[in-house]
Amino acid sequence: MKTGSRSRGATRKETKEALKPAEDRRVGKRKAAPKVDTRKGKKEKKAIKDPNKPKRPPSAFFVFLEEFRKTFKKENPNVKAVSAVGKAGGERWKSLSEAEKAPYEAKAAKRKVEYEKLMNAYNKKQESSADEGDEGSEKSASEVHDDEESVQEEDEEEDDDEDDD
DNA sequence: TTTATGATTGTTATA
DNA sequence: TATAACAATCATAAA
Repeated sequence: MKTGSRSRGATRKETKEALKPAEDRRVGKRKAAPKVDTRKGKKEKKAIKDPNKPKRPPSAFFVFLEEFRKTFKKENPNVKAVSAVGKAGGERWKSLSEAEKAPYEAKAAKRKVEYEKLMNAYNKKQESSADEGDEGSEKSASEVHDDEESVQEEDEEEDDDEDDD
């Protein structure tokens, strides 16, 4: 199978994914030759500058992957390679119809809303933090009043009537 | 011991 | 507009 299906940096729209050299699949290299230093804080592994910064919401594909991983691991308990699940998940994802991906996209959309909310609180924190300059100043934390835990599934209704493929 | 890597696609963000 | 980076995962390899 073609491993280098598509690199997230080449408008994976429908660009010929076939002409993707192996070097293009440096997907995992999020820290390899960073062009711009604006978002240097890739993972809070080394450069933990903003531990409070909310991570980007999982895409519909990632939401699907979370569930797919469980199934995949269940049927393939011997396979522990992340790449295996990724490949299988990728093929499976494309195999799904829009109606099938609908619930995943809906979930992803919800995640995005929460992400924006977290970003809002995060931005506020940045302002207050910038003033004090001390990371220990959480006095304004109460002002933010961002209850992430409050963000629970309030509605789970899904119209399964849409079954047109 | 600790951190990066690999592989998938989607989404976000910046230049 | 377009490209680059990052989101989860987990065993393994390397420093």
